[in-house]
Amino acid sequence: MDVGVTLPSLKSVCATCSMRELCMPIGLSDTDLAHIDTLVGARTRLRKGETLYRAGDPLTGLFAVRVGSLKTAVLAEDGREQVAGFHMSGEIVGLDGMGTEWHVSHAVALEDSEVCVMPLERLEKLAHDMPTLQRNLRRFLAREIGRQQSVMLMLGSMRAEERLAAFLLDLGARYRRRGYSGSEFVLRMTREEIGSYLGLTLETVSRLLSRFQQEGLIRVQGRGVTLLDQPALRELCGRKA
Amino acid sequence: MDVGVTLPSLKSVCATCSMRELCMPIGLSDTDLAHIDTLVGARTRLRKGETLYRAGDPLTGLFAVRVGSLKTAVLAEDGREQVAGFHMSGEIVGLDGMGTEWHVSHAVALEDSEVCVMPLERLEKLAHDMPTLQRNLRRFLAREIGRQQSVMLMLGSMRAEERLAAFLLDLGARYRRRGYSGSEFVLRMTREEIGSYLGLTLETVSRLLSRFQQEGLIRVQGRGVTLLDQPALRELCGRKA
DNA sequence: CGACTAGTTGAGGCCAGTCAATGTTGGTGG
DNA sequence: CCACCAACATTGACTGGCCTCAACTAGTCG
Repeated sequence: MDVGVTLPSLKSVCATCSMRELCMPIGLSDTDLAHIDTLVGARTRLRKGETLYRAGDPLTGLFAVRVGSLKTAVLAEDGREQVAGFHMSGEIVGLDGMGTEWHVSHAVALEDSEVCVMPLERLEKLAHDMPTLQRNLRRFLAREIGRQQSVMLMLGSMRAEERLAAFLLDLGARYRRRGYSGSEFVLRMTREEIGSYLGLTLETVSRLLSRFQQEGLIRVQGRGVTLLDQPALRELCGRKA
Repeated sequence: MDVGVTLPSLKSVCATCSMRELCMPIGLSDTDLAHIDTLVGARTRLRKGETLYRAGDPLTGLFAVRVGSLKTAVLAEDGREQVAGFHMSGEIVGLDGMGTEWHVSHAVALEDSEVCVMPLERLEKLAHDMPTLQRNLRRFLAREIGRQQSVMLMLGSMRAEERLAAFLLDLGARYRRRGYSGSEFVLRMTREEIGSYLGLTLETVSRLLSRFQQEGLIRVQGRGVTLLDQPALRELCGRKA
């Protein structure tokens, strides 16, 4: 990848970043973009398995995923981990801490990844003079709320096969939005993490993937997945009345 | 209640509102409060069962619950309803729409209630000149994220009895924060709504309430609930490793 | 009082969890 | 390059928790 180490390229990171429209969906003028660039403090690389922040850490800023993917998860008191979300390039992580000044979840890289760090104090200052950024910020928070609401819907009222179908379709849609194939992709997470996210056990996830394959809905080869019959998958997770 | 119809009292609604610290947790100066008052457009009364907004409605503003309580819920395509939250006095509803300009959930009064309306355009204008409000606004969104994350944890990894215990304790804590008893209160919602929120059926909720009573953890009399043994309830929903 | 909604309780079945054995993959070091 | 190991994944047998269906009761409101 073009992971710039040269200073010149760093100077206009955002303006040339292919993930720009995802990070900052509302149109920014060129001068705005120049300002945004001053926001991004540094880019951090994470190796697979490395932790970006932990629950309890003070919130120092937000992070934009530039390359790779992360999971965020919360811990119950007894140590059980519940995956709260998977985050790919162009998405913002760290929002969970903005209510309390500390993070309530932790974020771990699922593969070698790179994130842009946006320190909080710069964010606040910049947001004050820049209504557009302000609006974007709120939009992120609100979008996160919407996302979580659909997860709650899923966990609360869907059966296992419906959840998995919805999960696969969602992943596909997100890859498509990034210019990748929406029907053929590689799972970056383990069966256990998928299960945790969906409120299922890893065995159930594995069994269902096998069954979906047998039924001709998908093809699975380890972590590689091909969605063969998306209408049927949609049918599966949609109406059942 | 002192539901003011006189204009003078309306002029300084927020300054005297007992729910102030809940609505606006970050200290506001007196002049700030005066400004906030200009924010609150009107107070609306809702009879039990009345709808405050529906999914698809354009987002016109936020609502602060002043008296009573509401539920918010989302609809699946097939018409199933999933309760997303219960909201009591001092809480803000309507945040769900801020990502998209339209509401994604609907809000219904569980009892006769009263909400303060905060029109969006005033909110935006005021927030621009008032960093404190700005921060409060973000804080609400972020707090909502945190709340939903714990619901996800609950739905994803707790068993039925754990969920119900957590639910009862949460309700108690919220009543206590409002100056009511935290161990003796009235459920404002039906068993079915509780079940929908917890991802259970109404029968399971009913059975569990009976069982909790048999075990001496609570006392139930229709919608009246007394928490008799909170430590045990906490034990129930906490560690099980 | 009848009609309706909300709630309780029971019987039975199924979906998904648990436990366990085996297979597969990828990384590491000799 | 291969052997080895650990983590990840698959599959089967069994169990049990929760859902479904159903009957019955308790309030509530015209």
